[in-house]
Amino acid sequence: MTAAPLQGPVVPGETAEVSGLDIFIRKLLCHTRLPGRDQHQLAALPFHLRRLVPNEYILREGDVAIACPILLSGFAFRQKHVEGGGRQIVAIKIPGDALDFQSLYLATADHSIQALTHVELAMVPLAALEALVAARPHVARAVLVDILVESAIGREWQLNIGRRNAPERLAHFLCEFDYRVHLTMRGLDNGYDIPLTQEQMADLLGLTPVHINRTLKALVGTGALVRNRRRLRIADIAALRQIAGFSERYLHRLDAV
Amino acid sequence: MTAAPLQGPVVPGETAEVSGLDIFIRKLLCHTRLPGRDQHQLAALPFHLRRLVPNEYILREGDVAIACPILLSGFAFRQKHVEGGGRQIVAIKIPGDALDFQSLYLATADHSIQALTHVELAMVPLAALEALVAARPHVARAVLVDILVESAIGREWQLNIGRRNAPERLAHFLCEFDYRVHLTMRGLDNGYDIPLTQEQMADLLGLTPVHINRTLKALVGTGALVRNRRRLRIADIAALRQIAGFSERYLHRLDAV
DNA sequence: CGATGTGTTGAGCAAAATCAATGGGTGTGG
DNA sequence: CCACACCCATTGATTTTGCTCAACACATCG
Repeated sequence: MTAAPLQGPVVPGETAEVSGLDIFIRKLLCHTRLPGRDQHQLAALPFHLRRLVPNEYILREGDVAIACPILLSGFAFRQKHVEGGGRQIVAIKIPGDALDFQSLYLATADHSIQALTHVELAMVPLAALEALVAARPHVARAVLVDILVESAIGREWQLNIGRRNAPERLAHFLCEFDYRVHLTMRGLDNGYDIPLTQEQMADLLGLTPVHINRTLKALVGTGALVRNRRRLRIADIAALRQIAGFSERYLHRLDAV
Repeated sequence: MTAAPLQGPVVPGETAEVSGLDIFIRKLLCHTRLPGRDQHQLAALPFHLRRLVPNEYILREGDVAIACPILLSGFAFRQKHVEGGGRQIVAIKIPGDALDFQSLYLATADHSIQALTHVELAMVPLAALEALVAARPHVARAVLVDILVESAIGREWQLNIGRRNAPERLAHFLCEFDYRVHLTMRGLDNGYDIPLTQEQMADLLGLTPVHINRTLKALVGTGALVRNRRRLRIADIAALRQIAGFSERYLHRLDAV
């Protein structure tokens, strides 16, 4: 039950006490207003901590879950496979994200979830979460909104993969990642490294690693990105948004109160 | 308040009385078990009928909805645009589908919904639906499961667009369409025409109309599809599934009771 | 210090896009 | 009823984007 590693100043407005699930609550508050009482109840959810190394499975297609994993630190992703061995990363998850609300309502998983980096998970027993959702309509709504926002992101990815060329596609993904990361994570003022290998970006964007490599080089050439060693950073988010035609509307952030 | 045009024998097991919303309830029952009482309450939802011609908008990006449209007959789709004018169809909706549960929980639409064919909609006032969802946990769950299944379909489309080549992609879409259509629609024993133009299929699959045309020709060559005049039909669903590597797991159909 | 995973680069290739022209149906209005 | 317009489908020629294959470099880590 140790605390999440990324604690920072609490969000403005009414907030829960700091707890291990603090970042999770902060994430929910980006999309939903939650009375303080509901926040406290969320913060009081029981969980046990689980640490995983990169590529470890959090859930496998066909599994029946008994706990809802919440990402306290590190990154994770959802993926699906085709017969021929190809895979598609269909979502990327960021600290504060719940990884599997779906198992509250559907019997088996239709995709796998894996750790992208080293990861800390709060494993919340499904029964506890179910009870809270049943008792607290605002919490139920927060869960639903979270599910809907993830859906909206998925639709944007469909557009991205289906209709944008490689540089736009990559730029768009990075814009979204940057936006979402800044929603919940603290201590990013000195920048941060994109935690994906080129192969992972390829599987995420429907491209090949070789082509990602060349596209990255082109984006570095425009000054939108910088690389040193194997580290990749966003250098000019405005330029990147320009290239991508990025608009954050689909992320449904709640207007600041 | 006329009845839906596609009534057939009621589903086995406990079912609601036949009503205008019958097909909608049948659809929900494909994914969720619903006590008879809840079915009756759903059937009793107020609505008014709306008829649209092809390409008419049902909802525009940025709109604030006041009613939840339910598709009684005909087909509709969700779409998103990129700057350059390209569009991506991100979902196709089939008779019985609710078109906009999202507006129950999110302020504005992040995509548009349009009629694909001539369409009959049951417009259910949001307030009535909200009241029912609040009063009946089973109905709330049915709505949630419906949202989750649509999400799962979206993920499969990401995989489809990102990782399959043109023939597989087209075949996969047709398999899914066929599967879903048979879930709720009746009177399909003599086959049916795919209600999409080649341009629409292109916008759905991230391809160009010209390439769809050539890919269709190839699939007709294998015998999986047949065309006469401008009509397109599935001739050999098994062959099509084979080509696509189709598995219906992601559609989360409830096991027959 | 070697093994492994990741990134880099080049050459050639394939899938799909683009450009452009044509034709057939359908619906409408004269 | 015919002429016209429009939408959709079709086809060919050409170009482009991104893929494949292959080799090599560089870090990191045991």
